[in-house]
Amino acid sequence: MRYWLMKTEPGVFGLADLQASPGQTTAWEGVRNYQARNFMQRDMTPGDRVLFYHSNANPSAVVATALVASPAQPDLTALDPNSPYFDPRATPENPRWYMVTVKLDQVLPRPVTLAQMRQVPALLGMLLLQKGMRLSVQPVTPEEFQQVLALGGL
DNA sequence: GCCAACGTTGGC
DNA sequence: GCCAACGTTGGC
Repeated sequence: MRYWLMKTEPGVFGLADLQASPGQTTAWEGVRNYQARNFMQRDMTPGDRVLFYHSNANPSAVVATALVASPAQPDLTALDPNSPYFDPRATPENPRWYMVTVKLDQVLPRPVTLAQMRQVPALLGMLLLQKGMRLSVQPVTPEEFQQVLALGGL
């Protein structure tokens, strides 16, 4: 089993939206970065655990955990001209972009903010905390995952 | 709203 | 294949 962190902007799709989704499950559509796509397509397996992170938020924070609920499938929003995630280079034969499905696991009793994580020596190696890091799907170590949970009251 | 850092595009 | 220009991300 692997551990991940997935970013989302609460103004676009936040924890409240995930909670309101059928089965508290959502397709992680709209990722248009190759590295993030490759993590989902190659490395994610159902059952993997996810830190659900609010970016561009006040404050930015890990707010919940989630589970990978399905293997990667083509992200068909890339084929839809009316979608904000439309990519004219995607075709049914080569859909180009992939997504997994994510299911809410536990809401953290206390959100773990970015500022808070920066103060924890054991977390300084997290990709999230590296300068210029904008990858929206990124691996975390089991130790980092556990540490964030502890900070969040789980 | 600003802007640093990054990824992608496209001219050459 | 280089690299300048551009668009995006995301913290502050």
